[in-house]
Amino acid sequence: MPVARRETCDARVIAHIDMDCFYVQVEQRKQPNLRGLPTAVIQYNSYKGGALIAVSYEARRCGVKRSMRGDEAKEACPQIQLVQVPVARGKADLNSYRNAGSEVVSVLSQKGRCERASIDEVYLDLTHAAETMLMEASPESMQDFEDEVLKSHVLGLEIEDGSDAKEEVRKWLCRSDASYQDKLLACGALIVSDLRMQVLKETEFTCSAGIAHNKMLAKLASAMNKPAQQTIVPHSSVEQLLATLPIKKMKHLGGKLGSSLQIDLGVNTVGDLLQFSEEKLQQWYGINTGFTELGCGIFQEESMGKKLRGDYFPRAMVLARRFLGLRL
DNA sequence: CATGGGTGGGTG
DNA sequence: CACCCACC
Repeated sequence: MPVARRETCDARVIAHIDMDCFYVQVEQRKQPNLRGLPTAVIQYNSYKGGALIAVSYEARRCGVKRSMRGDEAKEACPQIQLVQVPVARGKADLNSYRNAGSEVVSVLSQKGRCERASIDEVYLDLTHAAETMLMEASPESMQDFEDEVLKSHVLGLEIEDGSDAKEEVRKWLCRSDASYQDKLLACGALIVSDLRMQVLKETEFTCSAGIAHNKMLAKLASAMNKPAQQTIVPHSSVEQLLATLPIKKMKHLGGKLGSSLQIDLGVNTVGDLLQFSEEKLQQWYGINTGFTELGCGIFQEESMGKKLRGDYFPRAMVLARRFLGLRL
Protein backbone atom coordinates (compact mmCIF):
# COMPACT_ATOMS: atom_id res chain seq x y z
CA MET A 1 0.00 0.00 0.00
CA PRO A 2 1.68 3.22 -1.11
CA VAL A 3 1.94 5.92 1.48
CA ALA A 4 1.17 9.46 0.45
CA ARG A 5 4.38 11.41 0.34
CA ARG A 6 5.82 14.45 -1.28
CA GLU A 7 7.27 13.74 -4.69
CA THR A 8 11.01 13.55 -4.59
CA CYS A 9 11.98 16.75 -6.29
CA ASP A 10 14.32 19.46 -5.16
CA ALA A 11 12.75 22.28 -7.13
CA ARG A 12 12.55 25.43 -5.05
CA VAL A 13 10.05 28.25 -5.30
CA ILE A 14 11.81 31.59 -5.16
CA ALA A 15 10.19 35.00 -5.39
CA HIS A 16 11.87 38.32 -6.00
CA ILE A 17 9.89 41.31 -4.77
CA ASP A 18 10.74 44.68 -6.22
CA MET A 19 9.09 47.81 -4.87
CA ASP A 20 7.79 50.14 -7.60
CA CYS A 21 9.72 53.45 -7.70
CA PHE A 22 10.10 52.99 -3.98
CA TYR A 23 11.44 56.35 -2.82
CA VAL A 24 8.60 58.05 -4.64
CA GLN A 25 6.03 55.81 -2.95
CA VAL A 26 7.53 56.56 0.45
CA GLU A 27 7.30 60.30 -0.19
CA GLN A 28 3.77 59.99 -1.56
CA ARG A 29 2.68 58.17 1.57
CA LYS A 30 4.15 61.01 3.60
CA GLN A 31 2.41 63.57 1.39
CA PRO A 32 -0.76 61.95 0.02
CA ASN A 33 -1.52 65.03 -2.07
CA LEU A 34 1.30 63.87 -4.37
CA ARG A 35 -0.44 60.58 -5.13
CA GLY A 36 -1.17 60.14 -8.81
CA LEU A 37 0.92 63.15 -9.81
CA PRO A 38 4.12 62.92 -11.84
CA THR A 39 6.71 62.86 -9.06
CA ALA A 40 10.44 62.34 -8.69
CA VAL A 41 12.78 62.19 -5.72
CA ILE A 42 16.00 64.18 -6.08
CA GLN A 43 19.16 64.56 -4.09
CA TYR A 44 21.30 67.70 -3.99
CA ASN A 45 19.34 70.35 -5.87
CA SER A 46 22.18 72.84 -6.27
CA TYR A 47 23.76 71.47 -9.46
CA LYS A 48 21.28 71.59 -12.38
CA GLY A 49 18.33 70.99 -10.11
CA GLY A 50 19.65 67.85 -8.43
CA ALA A 51 20.00 64.21 -9.41
CA LEU A 52 16.88 62.07 -9.87
CA ILE A 53 17.05 58.90 -7.83
CA ALA A 54 13.45 57.73 -8.30
CA VAL A 55 10.79 58.58 -10.90
CA SER A 56 7.06 57.81 -10.66
CA TYR A 57 5.37 55.99 -13.52
CA GLU A 58 3.25 59.06 -14.29
CA ALA A 59 6.46 61.05 -14.72
CA ARG A 60 8.01 58.31 -16.88
CA ARG A 61 4.97 58.49 -19.11
CA CYS A 62 5.69 62.13 -19.81
CA GLY A 63 9.26 61.39 -20.74
CA VAL A 64 11.19 61.80 -17.50
CA LYS A 65 14.20 59.49 -17.26
CA ARG A 66 16.30 58.57 -14.27
CA SER A 67 19.45 59.86 -15.94
CA MET A 68 18.02 63.40 -16.04
CA ARG A 69 18.73 66.21 -13.61
CA GLY A 70 15.97 68.15 -11.93
CA ASP A 71 16.12 70.95 -14.51
CA GLU A 72 15.75 68.57 -17.45
CA ALA A 73 12.87 66.81 -15.74
CA LYS A 74 11.06 70.16 -15.37
CA GLU A 75 11.60 70.74 -19.07
CA ALA A 76 10.25 67.35 -20.08
CA CYS A 77 7.35 67.52 -17.65
CA PRO A 78 6.61 71.01 -16.27
CA GLN A 79 4.00 69.71 -13.78
CA ILE A 80 6.48 67.32 -12.15
CA GLN A 81 6.67 67.35 -8.38
CA LEU A 82 10.25 67.19 -7.16
CA VAL A 83 10.75 65.99 -3.61
CA GLN A 84 14.12 66.29 -1.90
CA VAL A 85 15.62 63.31 -0.18
CA PRO A 86 16.17 64.06 3.52
CA VAL A 87 19.64 65.32 4.40
CA ALA A 88 21.63 64.59 7.54
CA ARG A 89 25.13 65.95 8.13
CA GLY A 90 25.21 67.27 4.58
CA LYS A 91 24.62 63.82 3.11
CA ALA A 92 21.55 62.17 1.61
CA ASP A 93 19.88 60.24 4.40
CA LEU A 94 18.15 57.11 3.16
CA ASN A 95 17.04 55.90 6.55
CA SER A 96 13.35 56.65 6.05
CA TYR A 97 13.40 54.45 2.94
CA ARG A 98 15.32 51.75 4.74
CA ASN A 99 12.74 51.78 7.53
CA ALA A 100 9.87 51.67 5.05
CA GLY A 101 11.58 48.65 3.48
CA SER A 102 11.61 46.98 6.88
CA GLU A 103 7.85 47.38 7.13
CA VAL A 104 7.55 45.48 3.87
CA VAL A 105 9.94 42.76 5.01
CA SER A 106 7.96 42.21 8.17
CA VAL A 107 4.88 41.43 6.07
CA LEU A 108 6.75 39.23 3.60
CA SER A 109 8.65 37.22 6.17
CA GLN A 110 5.49 35.51 7.37
CA LYS A 111 5.44 33.01 4.52
CA GLY A 112 9.07 32.11 4.06
CA ARG A 113 12.65 32.99 4.58
CA CYS A 114 13.48 36.52 3.51
CA GLU A 115 16.70 37.93 2.16
CA ARG A 116 16.94 41.68 1.76
CA ALA A 117 18.80 42.30 -1.46
CA SER A 118 18.74 46.10 -1.24
CA ILE A 119 16.64 48.90 0.20
CA ASP A 120 13.74 48.01 -2.09
CA GLU A 121 14.26 44.38 -3.10
CA VAL A 122 13.65 41.13 -1.29
CA TYR A 123 14.09 37.46 -2.15
CA LEU A 124 11.74 34.97 -0.59
CA ASP A 125 12.13 31.21 -0.39
CA LEU A 126 8.55 29.95 -0.61
CA THR A 127 9.40 26.31 -1.23
CA HIS A 128 7.96 25.06 2.01
CA ALA A 129 4.82 27.19 1.86
CA ALA A 130 4.17 26.11 -1.73
CA GLU A 131 4.66 22.42 -0.96
CA THR A 132 2.29 22.71 1.95
CA MET A 133 -0.34 24.46 -0.14
CA LEU A 134 -0.06 21.83 -2.83
CA MET A 135 -0.83 19.12 -0.29
CA GLU A 136 -3.53 20.92 1.63
CA ALA A 137 -5.21 23.43 -0.65
CA SER A 138 -4.02 22.80 -4.18
CA PRO A 139 -5.09 25.32 -6.86
CA GLU A 140 -6.61 22.37 -8.72
CA SER A 141 -9.35 22.18 -6.14
CA MET A 142 -10.03 25.89 -5.95
CA GLN A 143 -13.34 27.28 -7.13
CA ASP A 144 -12.40 30.89 -7.64
CA PHE A 145 -9.26 32.93 -7.60
CA GLU A 146 -8.54 36.43 -6.45
CA ASP A 147 -8.51 38.82 -9.36
CA GLU A 148 -4.95 39.82 -8.46
CA VAL A 149 -3.42 36.42 -9.13
CA LEU A 150 -5.31 36.15 -12.43
CA LYS A 151 -3.41 39.23 -13.55
CA SER A 152 -0.17 37.25 -13.34
CA HIS A 153 1.94 36.88 -16.44
CA VAL A 154 3.08 33.35 -17.29
CA LEU A 155 6.13 33.21 -19.54
CA GLY A 156 5.54 30.96 -22.50
CA LEU A 157 1.77 30.93 -22.08
CA GLU A 158 0.29 31.97 -25.40
CA ILE A 159 -2.72 34.25 -25.20
CA GLU A 160 -4.55 34.12 -28.50
CA ASP A 161 -6.05 37.29 -29.87
CA GLY A 162 -9.54 37.75 -28.58
CA SER A 163 -9.17 35.23 -25.80
CA ASP A 164 -9.44 36.21 -22.18
CA ALA A 165 -6.00 36.43 -20.60
CA LYS A 166 -7.33 35.99 -17.08
CA GLU A 167 -9.21 32.88 -18.08
CA GLU A 168 -6.06 31.43 -19.66
CA VAL A 169 -4.09 32.19 -16.50
CA ARG A 170 -6.81 30.62 -14.38
CA LYS A 171 -6.60 27.45 -16.46
CA TRP A 172 -2.81 27.44 -16.19
CA LEU A 173 -2.91 27.82 -12.43
CA CYS A 174 -5.25 24.92 -11.81
CA ARG A 175 -4.63 22.50 -14.64
CA SER A 176 -4.28 19.05 -13.21
CA ASP A 177 -1.88 17.70 -15.83
CA ALA A 178 0.82 20.21 -14.95
CA SER A 179 4.26 19.01 -13.88
CA TYR A 180 4.97 18.95 -10.18
CA GLN A 181 7.31 21.92 -10.63
CA ASP A 182 4.67 23.98 -12.42
CA LYS A 183 2.17 23.21 -9.67
CA LEU A 184 4.65 24.46 -7.10
CA LEU A 185 5.08 27.68 -9.08
CA ALA A 186 1.31 28.07 -9.28
CA CYS A 187 1.14 27.82 -5.51
CA GLY A 188 4.01 30.30 -5.28
CA ALA A 189 2.07 32.72 -7.46
CA LEU A 190 -1.00 32.42 -5.23
CA ILE A 191 1.10 33.07 -2.13
CA VAL A 192 2.93 36.00 -3.69
CA SER A 193 -0.23 37.70 -4.88
CA ASP A 194 -1.66 37.35 -1.36
CA LEU A 195 1.51 38.80 0.10
CA ARG A 196 1.48 41.69 -2.34
CA MET A 197 -2.10 42.51 -1.43
CA GLN A 198 -1.21 42.35 2.23
CA VAL A 199 1.80 44.62 1.70
CA LEU A 200 -0.48 47.12 -0.01
CA LYS A 201 -3.01 46.95 2.80
CA GLU A 202 -0.50 47.28 5.60
CA THR A 203 2.07 49.64 4.11
CA GLU A 204 0.22 51.33 1.21
CA PHE A 205 3.08 50.35 -1.12
CA THR A 206 2.77 48.49 -4.40
CA CYS A 207 5.41 46.09 -5.66
CA SER A 208 6.12 43.78 -8.55
CA ALA A 209 7.30 40.20 -8.28
CA GLY A 210 8.92 37.34 -10.15
CA ILE A 211 8.24 33.71 -9.24
CA ALA A 212 10.70 31.09 -10.48
CA HIS A 213 12.88 28.18 -9.47
CA ASN A 214 15.95 30.26 -8.69
CA LYS A 215 16.96 33.74 -7.65
CA MET A 216 18.25 34.98 -10.94
CA LEU A 217 15.19 34.00 -12.92
CA ALA A 218 12.97 35.46 -10.22
CA LYS A 219 14.84 38.73 -10.37
CA LEU A 220 14.68 38.87 -14.15
CA ALA A 221 10.96 38.20 -14.04
CA SER A 222 10.12 40.83 -11.45
CA ALA A 223 11.33 43.51 -13.86
CA MET A 224 9.34 42.24 -16.82
CA ASN A 225 5.93 43.59 -15.87
CA LYS A 226 5.89 46.70 -13.73
CA PRO A 227 4.37 48.31 -11.81
CA ALA A 228 2.19 46.25 -9.47
CA GLN A 229 2.27 43.00 -11.43
CA GLN A 230 3.85 39.58 -11.13
CA THR A 231 5.48 37.22 -13.60
CA ILE A 232 5.89 33.45 -13.40
CA VAL A 233 8.77 31.60 -15.07
CA PRO A 234 7.90 27.93 -15.70
CA HIS A 235 10.89 25.73 -16.30
CA SER A 236 9.69 25.00 -19.83
CA SER A 237 10.02 28.69 -20.75
CA VAL A 238 13.63 29.09 -19.67
CA GLU A 239 15.38 27.86 -22.79
CA GLN A 240 13.49 30.29 -25.02
CA LEU A 241 14.00 33.11 -22.58
CA LEU A 242 17.75 32.59 -22.51
CA ALA A 243 18.05 32.16 -26.24
CA THR A 244 17.15 35.80 -26.73
CA LEU A 245 18.36 37.29 -23.44
CA PRO A 246 21.22 39.76 -24.01
CA ILE A 247 24.21 38.76 -21.94
CA LYS A 248 24.44 42.14 -20.28
CA LYS A 249 21.02 41.75 -18.69
CA MET A 250 22.39 39.01 -16.50
CA LYS A 251 23.41 40.03 -13.04
CA HIS A 252 27.20 40.25 -12.77
CA LEU A 253 27.61 40.36 -16.53
CA GLY A 254 26.42 43.96 -16.88
CA GLY A 255 29.96 45.34 -16.66
CA LYS A 256 33.37 44.62 -18.05
CA LEU A 257 33.17 40.84 -17.91
CA GLY A 258 30.01 40.99 -20.02
CA SER A 259 31.72 43.28 -22.54
CA SER A 260 34.73 41.02 -22.84
CA LEU A 261 32.50 38.00 -23.37
CA GLN A 262 30.88 39.85 -26.26
CA ILE A 263 34.20 40.89 -27.74
CA ASP A 264 36.27 37.77 -27.07
CA LEU A 265 33.65 35.17 -27.87
CA GLY A 266 31.25 37.12 -30.09
CA VAL A 267 28.29 36.07 -27.99
CA ASN A 268 25.23 38.27 -27.69
CA THR A 269 22.76 36.16 -25.79
CA VAL A 270 22.97 33.82 -22.84
CA GLY A 271 21.95 31.08 -25.24
CA ASP A 272 25.08 31.77 -27.30
CA LEU A 273 27.19 31.60 -24.16
CA LEU A 274 25.86 28.18 -23.26
CA GLN A 275 27.34 26.82 -26.48
CA PHE A 276 30.79 27.24 -24.99
CA SER A 277 32.33 24.49 -22.92
CA GLU A 278 33.72 25.13 -19.48
CA GLU A 279 37.18 24.34 -20.82
CA LYS A 280 36.90 26.99 -23.50
CA LEU A 281 35.79 29.61 -20.99
CA GLN A 282 38.60 28.64 -18.66
CA GLN A 283 41.07 29.16 -21.45
CA TRP A 284 39.82 32.72 -21.86
CA TYR A 285 39.18 33.72 -18.30
CA GLY A 286 41.18 31.40 -16.09
CA ILE A 287 40.10 29.11 -13.35
CA ASN A 288 39.57 31.77 -10.74
CA THR A 289 36.93 33.78 -12.51
CA GLY A 290 34.31 31.47 -11.12
CA PHE A 291 33.43 32.42 -7.63
CA THR A 292 32.92 36.04 -6.99
CA GLU A 293 29.42 36.14 -5.83
CA LEU A 294 29.31 32.89 -3.99
CA GLY A 295 28.95 32.94 -0.27
CA CYS A 296 26.44 35.74 -0.20
CA GLY A 297 23.02 34.23 0.23
CA ILE A 298 20.74 32.32 2.49
CA PHE A 299 19.95 29.91 -0.31
CA GLN A 300 22.10 26.88 -0.94
CA GLU A 301 22.59 27.57 -4.57
CA GLU A 302 24.21 30.88 -3.81
CA SER A 303 25.78 30.15 -0.47
CA MET A 304 27.77 26.98 -0.81
CA GLY A 305 30.48 28.22 -3.10
CA LYS A 306 33.23 25.86 -3.98
CA LYS A 307 31.78 23.03 -1.97
CA LEU A 308 29.16 22.45 -4.62
CA ARG A 309 31.76 21.00 -6.89
CA GLY A 310 35.32 19.86 -6.57
CA ASP A 311 36.38 21.83 -9.56
CA TYR A 312 36.69 25.47 -10.52
CA PHE A 313 35.03 26.90 -13.57
CA PRO A 314 34.31 30.32 -14.95
CA ARG A 315 31.78 32.57 -13.39
CA ALA A 316 29.92 33.10 -16.64
CA MET A 317 29.21 29.41 -16.95
CA VAL A 318 28.18 29.12 -13.33
CA LEU A 319 25.71 31.92 -13.84
CA ALA A 320 24.36 30.63 -17.11
CA ARG A 321 23.69 27.22 -15.60
CA ARG A 322 21.86 28.75 -12.72
CA PHE A 323 19.65 30.48 -15.21
CA LEU A 324 18.79 27.14 -16.70
CA GLY A 325 17.79 25.97 -13.28
CA LEU A 326 20.31 23.15 -13.35
CA ARG A 327 21.80 21.84 -10.19
CA LEU A 328 25.53 22.12 -9.97
C1' DC B 1 32.53 65.19 -9.51
C1' DA B 2 28.18 65.79 -12.48
C1' DT B 3 23.77 59.35 -12.54
C1' DG B 4 26.46 58.68 -8.17
C1' DG B 5 27.25 57.67 -3.33
C1' DG B 6 26.91 53.69 -0.73
C1' DT B 7 27.64 49.06 -0.26
C1' DG B 8 29.26 44.47 -0.64
C1' DG B 9 32.38 41.28 -2.27
C1' DG B 10 36.80 39.68 -4.52
C1' DT B 11 41.70 40.05 -5.31
C1' DG B 12 46.62 40.91 -4.65
C1' DC C 1 45.11 46.53 3.83
C1' DA C 2 44.00 49.14 -0.70
C1' DC C 3 41.97 48.68 -4.85
C1' DC C 4 38.67 46.97 -8.41
C1' DC C 5 34.25 45.52 -9.90
C1' DA C 6 29.23 45.41 -10.01
C1' DC C 7 24.74 46.81 -8.52
C1' DC C 8 21.00 49.89 -6.84
